[in-house]
Amino acid sequence: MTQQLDAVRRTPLNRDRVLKAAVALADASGFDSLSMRRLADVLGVVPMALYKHVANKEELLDGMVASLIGEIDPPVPDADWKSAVRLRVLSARRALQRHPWARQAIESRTNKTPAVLDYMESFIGTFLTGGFTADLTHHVMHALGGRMWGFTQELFDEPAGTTAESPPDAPPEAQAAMFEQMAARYPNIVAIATSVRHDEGSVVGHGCDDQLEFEFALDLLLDGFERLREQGWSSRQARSDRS
Amino acid sequence: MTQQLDAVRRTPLNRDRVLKAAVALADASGFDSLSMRRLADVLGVVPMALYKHVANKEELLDGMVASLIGEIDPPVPDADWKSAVRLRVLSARRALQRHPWARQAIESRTNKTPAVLDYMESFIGTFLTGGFTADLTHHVMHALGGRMWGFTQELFDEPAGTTAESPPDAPPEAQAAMFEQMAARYPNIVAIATSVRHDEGSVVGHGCDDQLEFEFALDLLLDGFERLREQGWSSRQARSDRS
DNA sequence: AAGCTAGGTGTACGGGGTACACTTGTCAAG
DNA sequence: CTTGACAAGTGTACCCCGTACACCTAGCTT
Repeated sequence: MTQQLDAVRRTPLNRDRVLKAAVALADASGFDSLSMRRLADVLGVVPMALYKHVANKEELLDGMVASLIGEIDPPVPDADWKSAVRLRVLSARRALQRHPWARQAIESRTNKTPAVLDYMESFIGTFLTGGFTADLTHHVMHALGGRMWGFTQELFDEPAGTTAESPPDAPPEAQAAMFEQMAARYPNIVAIATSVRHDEGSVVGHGCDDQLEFEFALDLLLDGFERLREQGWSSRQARSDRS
Repeated sequence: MTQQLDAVRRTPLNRDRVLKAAVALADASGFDSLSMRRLADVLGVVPMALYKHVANKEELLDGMVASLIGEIDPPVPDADWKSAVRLRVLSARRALQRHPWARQAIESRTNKTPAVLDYMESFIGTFLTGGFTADLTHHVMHALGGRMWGFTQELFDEPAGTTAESPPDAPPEAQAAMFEQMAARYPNIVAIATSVRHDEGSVVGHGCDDQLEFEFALDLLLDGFERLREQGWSSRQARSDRS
């Protein structure tokens, strides 16, 4: 019986199981509560046991990001650059939405692992074979910034009207009062917050269509890229234009 | 004499001094080594003393961000929306470059402090008075994402060719070998990395002109905004276009 | 049988944020 | 002058974290 238990508990625990457990834990409890100790607990093992499979927490996070990249669809082969990029970015975005910890993980990383480099490599390739110069591609990659990962620095994480001082579970009349205050002090913010989705009958315009926002910016950039590419943009010319 | 020392040491230590010291410490030692304990040390005080002036570390960070916002130039009064936004963003960027910790601080914050709201409020106002609909402004703000803070999710923090496995202080022939490996495995990355600034004679194209990159993306977006505004873009129309 | 090795353990260290009870210096009211 | 309230600073302690290091143990190789 002791042997049976051992057999169960001691399914070897390799690097892969560690990574999978880390992803699951982060999925369930969030990036901040992913600690080596909690992870070890989940795996029924003592914290230091993890260090036989990952060098340290940094490497664990790198591995998690790598596994995330593995979930991103490869580039579709016979598409023009624009839809290829678009599809890939939206696939990355879906992966990110499945794993809410990913944004923080990516932002915390200094990148440069092979998995990340491979992803960028193939991403860049799509532009180059799409007729972009290396020069323009360089700038384009910068402009995409985090968006190539499928996220944007979000400015409105929560429904507008929720500030540090107003918990979302306040009584309705308090919320209404809060809204008045907001409207008085931040008329512009309230104006744009309520401008969207007023068709849903919510006064405060709860949240907005993140997907639409994301695609809005993405397409704006893609269209811009296209225009530059067509007019043979180069950084040398841009530099002299500016001076 | 004891009294003199006391007089010096005991300059009251108010919230403002705490924040200033925190900013100075973060400027000097980086975001990661800003701890309540180190901060207390710097101020010649015991850690818990800080909690008489800030509720907790979160609030300290919020205060630091607020002070950062204070360094951003107010919008220039008689400019068209485009140059007003452009100038303001570039001013924000300058503030961020003075305070390297700021990006991490901002990313770690859930925002929504009055200082942040004020900043956004006035930012949005520039678009609205510039003839943008609330609808379009909403999307525009999303598209700007982190850029309104003066930073982008950077993909190339370090010179290309520096990976986790190759310290920048390796002997030259090792670096050359590394470069060959990179070029073999990541031809696209190397292509775009070396495409810029090859006029400076560096093989690896050390770094790139961050400012240029930033303005490239910013202007791409601003031009896109302008086009949409001129053609009377609305999200309703965009939604039906897509379906 | 001997010994090597991979995987798991136990203990311990230095760091972090902060709760809570405490002293101390200052100043106004009695 | 005393008193006592209050704000500012202190000391101790708790629980969390990542991880260095010495150790044990099972199983396989020689």
